[in-house]
Amino acid sequence: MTGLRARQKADKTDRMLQAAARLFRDQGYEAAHIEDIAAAAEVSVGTFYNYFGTKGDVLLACVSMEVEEVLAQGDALLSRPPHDVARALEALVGTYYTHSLVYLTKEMWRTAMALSIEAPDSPFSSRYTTLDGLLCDQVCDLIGRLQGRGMIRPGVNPRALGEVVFNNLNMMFTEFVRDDAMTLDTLLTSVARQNGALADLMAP
Amino acid sequence: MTGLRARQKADKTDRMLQAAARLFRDQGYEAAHIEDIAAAAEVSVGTFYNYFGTKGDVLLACVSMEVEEVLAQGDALLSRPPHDVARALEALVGTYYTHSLVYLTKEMWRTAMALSIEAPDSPFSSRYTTLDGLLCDQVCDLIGRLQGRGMIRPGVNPRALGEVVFNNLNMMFTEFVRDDAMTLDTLLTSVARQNGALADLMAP
DNA sequence: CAAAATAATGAAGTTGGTTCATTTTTAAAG
DNA sequence: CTTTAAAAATGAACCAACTTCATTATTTTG
Repeated sequence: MTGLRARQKADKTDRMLQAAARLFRDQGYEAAHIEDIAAAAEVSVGTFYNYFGTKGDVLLACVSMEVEEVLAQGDALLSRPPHDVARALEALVGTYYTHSLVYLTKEMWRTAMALSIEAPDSPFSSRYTTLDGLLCDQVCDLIGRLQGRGMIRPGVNPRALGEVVFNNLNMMFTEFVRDDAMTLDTLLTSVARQNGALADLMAP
Repeated sequence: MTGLRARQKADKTDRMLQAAARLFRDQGYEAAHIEDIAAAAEVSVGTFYNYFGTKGDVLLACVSMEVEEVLAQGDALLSRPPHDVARALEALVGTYYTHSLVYLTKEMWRTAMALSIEAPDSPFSSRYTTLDGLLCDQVCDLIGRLQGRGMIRPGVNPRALGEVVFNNLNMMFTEFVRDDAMTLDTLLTSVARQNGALADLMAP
């Protein structure tokens, strides 16, 4: 059985994370003050800083949760992808985009992206980069598998193409979160068109 | 002949822009205080704010100058592109990347990118988005011309492929500026590999 | 039970971008 | 040339929320 301290620690971490996620979502990142988050989690401001080094670190924790679920969903799809290149890509991309907005708002994504670009050497950024890398690997993996099933020409380099597909969907997602008026449907349609063009080229 | 005021105004704008560019480059964006920039340009802090709404706006002005030159260089290349898809893309991308670092440092790019993501509705961001759009159009244009010369299959959609190529090179540039240790050569090699894979697929 | 280690607290500090009431300069009018 | 009005320049003061850290409280250990 875990000690009292360990349990209290886990409990507090969870309370702060939940409170931060809720306040970030409801009031926006800027408007959600550390004081509010700490109060909602029933801890002091000082305690908050004993657990999270900066305000940005809680946001990263939120992003990490989200992306880890996205990765799991992607893995589930990888084992039985649709038997059509365009549809397979569409399914994976749809999974990514849809599940990226469960806990996070566009504004939270924007803030996280801005923080990760501004301070590339922070732990925040490193984690962010790692997660992006895993997503990219997953896309490459999918293309490799489709090729293994004969759905893609043998001459195609799965890694190079996977990187291109991932970078494109990543950039399109960035455009999406930058534009509050843009709907998920518009995003999906645009990327489907782009991936459709690539799928045509990759077909045997 | 222009009036006294107009000349003084243009002169001051130029001095402030040059001072900002130099200080951003030499000391970094954060360390270059408005007070320093104003002093170097021999104007008061208040005057600075009469010309530029925020510190970020001067940075945008620097970015705009840079990107406009990049666009011009790209245009020059568009009129006589190499007679090989991979080489044509490589030439355009090389132009973009090389000329993007004439006035701006990686840190300045990071800051500009972060600002444009954080506040997508600001004039800063709008301008940034417009410039990105023009670069994207240029890539699409190149692919269309290559197709017109029979160097690319007629079935290929130049717009869709152009967007993918641009988004990829944009994302790769973002990775480049995020990593201070990454050299321009490494970036060029990586993108050449990706574009090479695409070029193979697009060939007739 | 005593002593050491670990964790919680919250009031005070900090900082440089930004504002704006005032002064100065230029342009226009008579 | 004088007066009046408009435009531009000035810089001291403001500001606000993130973060720190000396102190207090709690848990663990011997």
